[in-house]
Amino acid sequence: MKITYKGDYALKTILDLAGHFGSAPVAINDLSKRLDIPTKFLEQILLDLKRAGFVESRRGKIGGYSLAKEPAKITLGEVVRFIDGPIGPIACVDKQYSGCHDVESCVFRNIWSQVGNSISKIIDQVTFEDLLKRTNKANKTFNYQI
Amino acid sequence: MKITYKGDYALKTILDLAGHFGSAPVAINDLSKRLDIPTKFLEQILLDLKRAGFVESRRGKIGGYSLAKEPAKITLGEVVRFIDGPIGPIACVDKQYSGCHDVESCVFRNIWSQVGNSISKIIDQVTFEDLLKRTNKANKTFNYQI
DNA sequence: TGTATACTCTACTAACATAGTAGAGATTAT
DNA sequence: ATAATCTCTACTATGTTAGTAGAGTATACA
Ligand code: FES
Ligand code: FES
Repeated sequence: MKITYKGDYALKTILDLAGHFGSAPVAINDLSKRLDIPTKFLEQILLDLKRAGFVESRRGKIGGYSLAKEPAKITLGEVVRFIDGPIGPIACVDKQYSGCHDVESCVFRNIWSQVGNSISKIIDQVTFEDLLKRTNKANKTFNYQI
Repeated sequence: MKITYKGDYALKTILDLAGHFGSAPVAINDLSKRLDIPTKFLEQILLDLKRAGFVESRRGKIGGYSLAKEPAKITLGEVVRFIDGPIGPIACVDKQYSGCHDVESCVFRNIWSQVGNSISKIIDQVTFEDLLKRTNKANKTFNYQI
C-alpha cells in the first residue's frame, strides 16, 4: 500500500466534510484553502468521491459538497482502497503479477498476505467519526496547553 | 510499502543463495535461469546487494555469488528496506512530505505509524532460514501429494 | 431574465520511478 | 592465452503521479 497525495487529500477532505456533517455544503474553494490542496486537483478528487458515493454535491450559489453518509459509516479503508487501490504490498496478492509463477509453493506470498491482512485490520476498523473525535480531543488538548 | 520487481527479485535471489549457503558460489546465469529474472537486471541487483553486505562474490571461471552471512542472520525486512525503501505507507511517517503541515495534531499520522509498525513486526522477524525451512516443507508436502 | 457563483467534464503535461537493455572493462582458473 | 564470470556506467521505454487548462452546466437571487 502506498498513500499518494491524491489519497492523502481525499482523506483530509472527507474528514473536513465529516466535521460539517448535517450543516450546509462546503465549497471546493473553502476546502482547498483550509486544507491547502490545489483547487483544480481537489475538483477531480471530489468528483471521484462523488461517483463512488462518499460525498454529494449541490451546484450554484450556495452549492458545495457534503458527506453522503454519516461519518461513522465511512471507514478509512474504503476511501484508501478506492483512491489508491488494493492494500497488498505486492500485486500478486491482489491480481496478476508476472514475477510470480509458482504461486502455490511461494513462501513470500504467504508473508505478503499476512502484511495485507494486518494493514486491513487497522484501516478497515477506524471510521471518520473516530477520527473526528480524536481531532477534537487533540485540539482541546492543544488549546489547554496554551 | 510497495514491493517492486526489483525487490521481489532480490528476495527470491537471496532465498536461492540461502539454499546454497556453505556450498560453491552460484553464477548469475544460473540464478537468472532458475528464477526467471532478466540477467542484466539481476546483475545490477546483485551488485547492490553486494555493496550492502548481503552477498559476496568471486570472479573468474568458478566464480559466482554467495550469501555473506548465515540465512538466520538476514531478515526479510532488512532486504525490503534496502531495495524498496522505508516501510511506512506515506512519506510523512519516514521523511518530509509536503502535504503534511500540522504534523503535531494530525490524526492520520498516528494511523500510518500504526500501519508501519504492524508491517515491521511481521517482516523484521522472519529470517531467510525461516523461509528456507518453509520452502523445504512446502516441497516435501508437494512431493508427497504426487 | 441576467448574472455571479459553484460544480462538471475532458484533455493535456511535466516530472519522476520502474524495469529493463547495452556495452565496455576487470579478474580468475585452466 | 582464453573462456568464463563479475563490475560499472550509461541509456531508454513505459507507466504513474500530481498537477493545469479551459469550456460547459446548474442554481440562487436581484
Ligand atoms: S511473490 Fe507472488 S507468488 Fe511469490
Ligand atoms: S498525513 Fe502526514 S502529518 Fe498527517
